[in-house]
Amino acid sequence: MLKISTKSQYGLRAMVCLAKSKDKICSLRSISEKEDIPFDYLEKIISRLEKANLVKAKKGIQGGYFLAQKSTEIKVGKIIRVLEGKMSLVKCIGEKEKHLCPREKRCVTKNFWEKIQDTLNTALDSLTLDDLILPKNILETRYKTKK
Amino acid sequence: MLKISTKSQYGLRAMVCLAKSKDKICSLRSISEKEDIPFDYLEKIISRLEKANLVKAKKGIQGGYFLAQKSTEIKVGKIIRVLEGKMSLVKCIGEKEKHLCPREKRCVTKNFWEKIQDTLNTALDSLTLDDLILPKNILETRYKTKK
DNA sequence: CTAAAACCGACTGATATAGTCGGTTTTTAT
DNA sequence: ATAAAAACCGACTATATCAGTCGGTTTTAG
Repeated sequence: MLKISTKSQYGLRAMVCLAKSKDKICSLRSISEKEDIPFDYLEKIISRLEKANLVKAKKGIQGGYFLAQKSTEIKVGKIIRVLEGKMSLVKCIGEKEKHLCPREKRCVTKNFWEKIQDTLNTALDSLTLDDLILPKNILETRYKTKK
Repeated sequence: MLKISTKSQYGLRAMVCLAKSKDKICSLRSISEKEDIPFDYLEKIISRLEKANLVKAKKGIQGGYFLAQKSTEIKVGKIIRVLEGKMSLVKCIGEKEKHLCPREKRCVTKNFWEKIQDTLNTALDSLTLDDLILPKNILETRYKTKK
């Protein structure tokens, strides 16, 4: 059905939430409540984001998470790719030098899928977290021009 | 992991196979062999394509399938959407007037996902079956200009 | 009449998703 | 010092979808 996982959707919302809080540290509990994300699940999600160096944590009481980089420097595509795992629409592309499919040479569709994949990645990378917290009309024009 | 199902991949290859055969009727057996697609599975796939009026069948010996329209008139996106089922990347978009998510109004990411969805659909619709059977370099330029 | 084809519905095994749960460690406020 | 609030971690589960198989029926050309 070609769905973006809730993991990515939740993760992106959590990141936007952090971006909106600027430098103020946010506990998972507060994000979970503000964004209606199951707390336990959010823990798993944020842990992947942390390992990918997109957020940093402060432990202990009054602790929480904050962005590891400026919101203008975090492309949405980065977030999605981290959470979605290796994101190749079809298994025969992506792994650069590995020829996974014996039909590769004579396959007319491989080339097509590569184009689609590329288009998708470009679209996801065309906006940063910062763009998402701007008013809607600004988003529109940025998306158009950056592409 | 955001994968296009093998159903769509197989289905597209089968359609390309039919496009290449022009008006010559093709049995599933022959397509299955040429394209290395499990025969039984291919039956299910072609059945969906037939119900969607993308191919027509002739029963009995010497029977088979052929395109229901000209290959220049069948957009790849149509094929993929038929096989992939309703293709909305996130569940809260797509159903036009149904407001599925209580957070809809204040959700900053909904708008973003709609853009991505739109970009993807446009990309898939930018080429027809006929484009896919042309030499690679022609494909490149068509894809670029049509987008 | 028979073989080759389309057609159909039920079944299955594997994998991924979307969580949940129980517990440990770290830190700060009192 | 200690209790509470937070991050951190690994194991577990239920559900759904995918990818494919199987057994059988119907149609039609030769």
